Amino acid sequence: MKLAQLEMFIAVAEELHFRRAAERLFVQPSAISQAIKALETELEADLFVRTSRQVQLTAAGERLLTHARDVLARVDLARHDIRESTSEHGTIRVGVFEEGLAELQEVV
Amino acid sequence: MKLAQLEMFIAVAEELHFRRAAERLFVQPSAISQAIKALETELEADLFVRTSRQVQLTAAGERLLTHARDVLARVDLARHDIRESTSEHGTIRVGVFEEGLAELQEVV
DNA sequence: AATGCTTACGGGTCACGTAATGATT
DNA sequence: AATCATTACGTGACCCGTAAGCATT
Repeated sequence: MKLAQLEMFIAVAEELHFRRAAERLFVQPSAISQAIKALETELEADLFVRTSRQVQLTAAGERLLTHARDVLARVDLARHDIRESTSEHGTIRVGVFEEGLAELQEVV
Repeated sequence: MKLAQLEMFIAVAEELHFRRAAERLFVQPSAISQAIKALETELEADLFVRTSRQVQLTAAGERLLTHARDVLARVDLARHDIRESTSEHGTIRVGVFEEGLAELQEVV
């Protein structure tokens, strides 16, 4: 499992459309398809059911969506927290960390 | 930022030693060194101070350590949760998810 | 000299783009 | 025919191992 794969997964899960997900991430649909397939293979679980003209999440997919958003949000949180710890603004703020956590409470 | 990099970072942060971290992950020290360097470059922050015969975490490194453990723990949580959602054991358990969260409370 | 981290460099793997294929409307 | 996802295939990028370099004790 890789962060890039989770990012692609979220895009598809939100668009429910491979092509639009691809456009959103500025890659080709094949890249999305391959990434999702790799995820499904690794997790040994189907994440989407591709029917004719319709893409929808499976139960496993819905669970992963929650976790994937959680993981990426925390990665962002890490980035901001690091940036803050290295920026010498004189004042010591811990804001970003707590603000970020507030949005994550729903997951927990 | 990649999950593999975070894994390596945690190993070094816990061992405070590149060679031992490398052994722990069954790779060569150079791979660790390169990965950490890439992380530091991307985050624009030093994560370790390498003095003679001593490796120690910077303030940014300490922050990242917390976040990195958090992220990887939640990735594991996702894996277990998915596995559970696809396993037809008749009974519907939600155990793994909550058990996993219990250990993460400290972070929040 | 020995230990430890880093850098140079080469090779194998992997991710993505292009193009073709299959499926549905 | 058009749209959409997938598959086949080739190429460029990336990761890691080997080996050399540099610093410290």
